[in-house]
Amino acid sequence: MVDDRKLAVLRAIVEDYVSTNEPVGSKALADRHNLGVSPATIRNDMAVLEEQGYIAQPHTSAGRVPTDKGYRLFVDRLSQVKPLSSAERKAIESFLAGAVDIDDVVMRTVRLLAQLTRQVAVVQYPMLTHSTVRHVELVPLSERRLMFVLITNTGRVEQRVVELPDVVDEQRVAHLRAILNASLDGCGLTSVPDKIADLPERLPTEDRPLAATILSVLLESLVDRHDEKIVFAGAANLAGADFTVGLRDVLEALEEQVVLMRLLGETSDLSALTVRIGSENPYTGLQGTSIVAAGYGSGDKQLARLGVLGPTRMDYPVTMGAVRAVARYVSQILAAS
Amino acid sequence: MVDDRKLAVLRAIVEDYVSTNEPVGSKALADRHNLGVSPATIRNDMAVLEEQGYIAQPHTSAGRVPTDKGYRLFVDRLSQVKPLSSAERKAIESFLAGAVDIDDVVMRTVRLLAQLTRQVAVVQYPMLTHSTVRHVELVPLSERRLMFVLITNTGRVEQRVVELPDVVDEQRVAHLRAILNASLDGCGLTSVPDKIADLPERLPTEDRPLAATILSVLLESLVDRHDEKIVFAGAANLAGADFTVGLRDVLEALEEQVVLMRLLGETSDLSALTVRIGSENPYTGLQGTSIVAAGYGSGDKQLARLGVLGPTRMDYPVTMGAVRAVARYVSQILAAS
DNA sequence: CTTGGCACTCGGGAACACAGAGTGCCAAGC
DNA sequence: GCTTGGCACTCTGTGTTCCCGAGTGCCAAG
Repeated sequence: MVDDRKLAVLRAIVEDYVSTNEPVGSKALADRHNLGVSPATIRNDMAVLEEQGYIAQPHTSAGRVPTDKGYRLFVDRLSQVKPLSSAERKAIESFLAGAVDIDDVVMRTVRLLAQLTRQVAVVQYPMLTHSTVRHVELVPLSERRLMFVLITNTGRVEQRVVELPDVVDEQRVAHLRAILNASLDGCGLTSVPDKIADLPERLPTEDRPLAATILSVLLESLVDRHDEKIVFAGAANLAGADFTVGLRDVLEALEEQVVLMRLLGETSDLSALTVRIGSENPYTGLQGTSIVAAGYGSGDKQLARLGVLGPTRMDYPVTMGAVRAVARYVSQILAAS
Repeated sequence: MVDDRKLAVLRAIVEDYVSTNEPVGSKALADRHNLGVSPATIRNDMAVLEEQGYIAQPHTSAGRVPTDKGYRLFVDRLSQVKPLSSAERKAIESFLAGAVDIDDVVMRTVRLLAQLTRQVAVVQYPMLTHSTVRHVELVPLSERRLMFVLITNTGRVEQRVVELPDVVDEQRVAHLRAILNASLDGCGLTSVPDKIADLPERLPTEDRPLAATILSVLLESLVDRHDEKIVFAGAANLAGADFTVGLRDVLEALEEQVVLMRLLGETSDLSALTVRIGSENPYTGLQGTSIVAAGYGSGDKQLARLGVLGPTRMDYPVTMGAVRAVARYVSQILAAS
């Protein structure tokens, strides 16, 4: 029982509400959009839409406001992603092109996205999972401590300080470094554990304690960082918007890495452009917010995800366009480097 | 003409106002603190304090509120830093002790400080200026690109990707790496430019273009990072407080590295525990906030600063105690590693 | 210098009225 | 059967008024 005109009405309601932030009434709708019907007809349609749960009125005798379900229908069937202007594209491209390393890429991306969408931007660091080992470095810091540095082909650098069981000399370290590099170079991070499983056995007995210590740190750092680093920017953009739920809760959620992580999507398909609307979100404290996220990564390998978080009442077509575009450009940049 | 009792009155006003967030009147003062005088006397004192600019009334016939000048006097002469409880000390110690690397130390510190003070915490990364070169690594990424990694004795790792003018082979890279390490190892970062100034001349002609490229990147990265990285946490704590000025401005300032940088203090004495109150702050948008900051660093070398930002109406003794304590513990941790 | 008394001043909250926007329903028209 | 104009009704938000109470400044007495 949802015919085309009712859908058009819903679309109009969403658009008007997003742009005015006020409940929209039948008369205003008839005026602003040329639906070709009278306010009375629209009222009838709205009554039906309300009954079906797509819209609601804050109180009797006020205009209608889209519900989460209404936004969902809008996003799924009534809107199309709005591409960016060419000026915006150029700006993105040149802004991202200046990045000097992976940290810089992520930093620039998150700022760019925040500025572009005027929302809070969230960017996950490229996953190590799909990376390969480029180089392993062991740097003696003192007699019994050394720094372990792992460099991946995605430009990521992992570092750990290792406390050694014994005093070791430079040569042993050099030897182990050579062996590690020989056996791990080019190896995918996920297969590192297998590769090094039997490594101690192939070493002279006196090197084994050292190797075991270092390898255990290596493994640990791989596991630890499996839940990946995430950064956000643009919190100031939250200040304007008024949430149904407290601003405090939103800010708190943003500082919880693990929450952010799940927000970006536990989807199996990393590359999808996903939208999570209001109550679809599992976290209380984020009920009034929506998340638009997309995967990025070089070529066919999706490395991680990025997106924005904003009030449920957001301009979905534009936001989705911006997120998708930024994801693509970041992918390009990463592919080129 | 500011005798002891007037100071006592000012102190009482600050304390009451901080704890109640309401303008404090003469009667309430006489009740809550036993100043040994009547409300009328207090009124006289308050009139004087107001005339001298230490307190103000939001409107006629309301209680008094400390001015920035009043807070300043309070901080300078009327309060003493409140030490933490031993439980808190223990919590700090064990929380910081678990850090695995420098990033982790900074991250834990900033979160700890935010939680402890219920304000926004700001921590500057240890400065490279006082660090020395521990190791330089050159990792070939492809034929014409290599990654340059600089490891310092403070555990900081700087990385840059370098585009090379020509295809270079592994041996040349190895050679240059050896030379770089030989001449830079243990050298203070500030003296790196001098050390490498004449390096190309001491190389065979064919290595010079490569060396020049890499060295220029090295220099660049030293300069670039001179304005140091800063992180913050606890933005959620801002949500409760109401600023005279918009929350938005504060959040915006927090995301500007360079602003944060200057907030922590351009003081020549890195180690000082400094307080900047309201309008003493050069930035519009941060008029309603105060900053309490302290230096930290191992031993006699102060490496950087950390602190918290909160509403002008904050509990200075407690906040100062927390900041000072955290600074000390971080210094300890860094000295030990 | 301190103190009690006293008149004065505002801000904030409660009570109230009212305009305006929007709705639901109904009966007439295409 | 859908659409439309008319109409009574229901709210919220806003503006007004009024009043209470906290707090002050001043003054004269101790």
